[in-house]
Amino acid sequence: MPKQTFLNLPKEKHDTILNAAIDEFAQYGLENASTNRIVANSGISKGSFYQYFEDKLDVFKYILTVLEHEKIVFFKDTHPPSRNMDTFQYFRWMIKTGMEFNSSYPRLVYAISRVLLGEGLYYGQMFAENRIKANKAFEMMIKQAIERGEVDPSVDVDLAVMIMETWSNAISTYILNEGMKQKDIMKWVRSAKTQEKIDKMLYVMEYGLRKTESQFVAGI
Amino acid sequence: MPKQTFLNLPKEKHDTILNAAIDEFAQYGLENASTNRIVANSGISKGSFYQYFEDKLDVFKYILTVLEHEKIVFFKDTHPPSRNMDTFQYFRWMIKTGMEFNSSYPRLVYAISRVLLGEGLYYGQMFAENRIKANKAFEMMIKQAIERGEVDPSVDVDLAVMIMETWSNAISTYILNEGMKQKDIMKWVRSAKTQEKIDKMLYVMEYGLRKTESQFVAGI
DNA sequence: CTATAATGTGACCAGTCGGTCATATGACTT
DNA sequence: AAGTCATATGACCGACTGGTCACATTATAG
Repeated sequence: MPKQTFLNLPKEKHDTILNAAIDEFAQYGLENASTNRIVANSGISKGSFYQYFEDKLDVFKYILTVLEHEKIVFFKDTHPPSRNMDTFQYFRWMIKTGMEFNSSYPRLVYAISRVLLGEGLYYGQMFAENRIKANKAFEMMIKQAIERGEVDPSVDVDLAVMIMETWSNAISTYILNEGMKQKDIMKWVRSAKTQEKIDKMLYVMEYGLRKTESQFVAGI
Repeated sequence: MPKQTFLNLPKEKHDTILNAAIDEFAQYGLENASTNRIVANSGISKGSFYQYFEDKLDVFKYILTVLEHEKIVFFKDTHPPSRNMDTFQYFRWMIKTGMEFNSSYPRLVYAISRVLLGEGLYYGQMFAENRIKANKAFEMMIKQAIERGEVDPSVDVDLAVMIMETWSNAISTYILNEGMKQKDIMKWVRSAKTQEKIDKMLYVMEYGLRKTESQFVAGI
């Protein structure tokens, strides 16, 4: 956390420094953010910076708490439209309120995302080619599936492609994160438990989370 | 692309260098990867490195093509179990073959993911706290929803939480990437088109991609 | 007005970075 | 043996890094 010295600063100076830091993180991420540049852009000296903060990680952590605080305030001020919503309606409200929040603080949110999502955001163009290729394949699959009557035609193609990509990435990331912890990743991937997990994920992609009439009937 | 000099190298040396680079990217990502360390760890001189490659981006691009090449070979050698699969079965096969591939080349895949997913992988612990808090909320929502008979009880709670998190992140990322391109992000977020897009995403989360009997009946 | 404490400053440190280049090596040709 | 040419080397460069510290400035108190 920042030292008291920083918190005592007049609001204007406080904000100038914080904004310079936010811009720096947004542009360079955490590791490559330069304290020298932050200092230069906020018009304070190097020494002051280290009087205010432990180091740049300290600054970033502070920015995180600012975000968290703003978010809590924002959600507290925004009441759900109705008291009697089911879970899906409530989730939808949460998502949409989150969107409103994000677009109210785009720079702040972007800076933090830049750190979390990392260089990928920047070098994204490099892989755009591969992504486009993969998505072309998905597109063909979906079109064919709609023709065959397998996929709900009210879902448009672009959206379906995005969904397949999302699932594909989510599963890859899951496998990577969990798998790297295992001694024998190959054995783990092939284990009944892991396979079952994947099956369930894909099942939800197919049929969704909601309990429907047909599930009662079919007894799935 | 690497210069011919590099491609002429005896396989052993070629692999040593590439492995050192893969390890470096896996540990430090793209921007913070150090050519000095790669050179030291692969036992070649600084000069040689620049005789082999333009720069470190060149190395990374080469590693990408290696991955792509290996993947193509892997998929070509793995035939689908059956010719008559529907789209969902085929997608499932693709995902599982992809998993097999990833666990066959974990270091290679991890290094590339480290670059794409970025520092977040490393500093992940910092945000673990926030994530856990958010997921606790999701967990309660899901449990309640199952009690109410809104969510399919055959989907277990952990999985449902992961799914909500995935959707939540996917939508945030989408809004962030698309939204930052707009002049007036607030206006864009509130536009009917954007809202409809989100509605459709959440609809699919609820009901899945597959066309079901009930959809025919309900005429959705 | 003086003394004390708090805050602000930037030259400076040791270290790392990506990248260059004059020189050395060694295999192959004449 | 002499000459040629691709390859290999590491000292060296300027730029930048995060971080320190002796000193300057300002605010507060007696």
